Amino acid sequence: MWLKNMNTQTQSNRERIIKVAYQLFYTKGYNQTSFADVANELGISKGNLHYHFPSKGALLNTVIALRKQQIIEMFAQWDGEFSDAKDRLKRFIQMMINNEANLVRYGCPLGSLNVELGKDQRDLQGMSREMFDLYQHWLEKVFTQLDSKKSKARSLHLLSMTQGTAMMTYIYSDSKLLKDECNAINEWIDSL
Amino acid sequence: MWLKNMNTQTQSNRERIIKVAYQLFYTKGYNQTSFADVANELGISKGNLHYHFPSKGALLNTVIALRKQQIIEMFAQWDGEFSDAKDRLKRFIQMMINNEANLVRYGCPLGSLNVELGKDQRDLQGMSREMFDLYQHWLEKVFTQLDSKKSKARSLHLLSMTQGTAMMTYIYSDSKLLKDECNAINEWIDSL
DNA sequence: GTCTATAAGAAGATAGAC
DNA sequence: GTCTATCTTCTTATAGAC
Repeated sequence: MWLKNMNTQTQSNRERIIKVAYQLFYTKGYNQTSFADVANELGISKGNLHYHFPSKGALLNTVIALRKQQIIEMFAQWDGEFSDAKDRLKRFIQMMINNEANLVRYGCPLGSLNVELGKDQRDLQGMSREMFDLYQHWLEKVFTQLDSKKSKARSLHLLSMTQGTAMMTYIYSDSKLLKDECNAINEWIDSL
Repeated sequence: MWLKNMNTQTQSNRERIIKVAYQLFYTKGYNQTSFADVANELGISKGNLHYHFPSKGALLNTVIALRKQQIIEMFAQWDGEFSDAKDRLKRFIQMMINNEANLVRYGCPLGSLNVELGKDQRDLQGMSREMFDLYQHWLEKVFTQLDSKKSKARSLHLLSMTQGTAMMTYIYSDSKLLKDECNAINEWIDSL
């Protein structure tokens, strides 16, 4: 654990770049974020940025890899906290509620990135869809605890509902809509 | 009717520009579409484009105005074809099925544009959200035929479901998912 | 590892000829 | 109305000094 930063008291510039890029890609969008934006935010030079990441695509790749790792760790923690399938599913919905402020202002970080990249950069979209796959597979696994035959269809249905909820919350900047839709989703989970 | 093109045998360049921009903003995204893209597609010069539309924002404005007009005409036609509330709602869902190929390849034209512009161009997002408002108001009016108290909440819920469906259909390029989710939405409409 | 300088190209937009 | 030419700024990326 402490091995990570053994040689430095604080984060390395490389780590800082990834974190700032992660944030800016989410809040401004990937195409609307330039190397200059990232460099200015950190107070470093663009040349330095190119030393750590030869291209913008390489930076996105690294950002997504970090995000995937965080998602995997999140599921591991949830699985440790809850064993009941419905409790696990509701923990997923609770994540949306907890993330209200960001959803209202910036939308779903997975969905918006995927839409942006899918338009004319299919290669990059493939990378971003892998984050979606992590959610889909975890949900399918959890739904299998309830009914293995319906698990895949239900996982896609739940993702569809959460994506729609995130989209509407974002478009209308409406946190009440978020809560109402999350309540409806939780009732659906209870009804299974 | 024929007055529109009284002086020309075919479309004017201005009309052609709007149509091509409409298409490219949808398929490539607004930020990823340049004046050069539009001009090349039509075989005209960039200077010509700037004669008709002084700025890119002005072009987007005109494209959205056209789109809003088409949406209004679509609702008028549906209202003429169906008087029953549930028939009208199902016509809305049928539109998604009819548009399968585009949804699979490019996603929802309203949702994706709104997400893109909302990231850091809130002024432009306002224009694009007006298209959403047209749908929301029409749906609320139709739901009022069933139950005036629940009409607004139901209109938002239906939009949420359709946005989620469009998003998942797009991300996984999955037309079967589109049909399954549309069937589920139609069942929900029947249950009201 | 980090900087400055610079290339090479694309973008939105303007000026002026036809 | 349409064109070519040009301007300015931004963007990704490279080269070379420290």
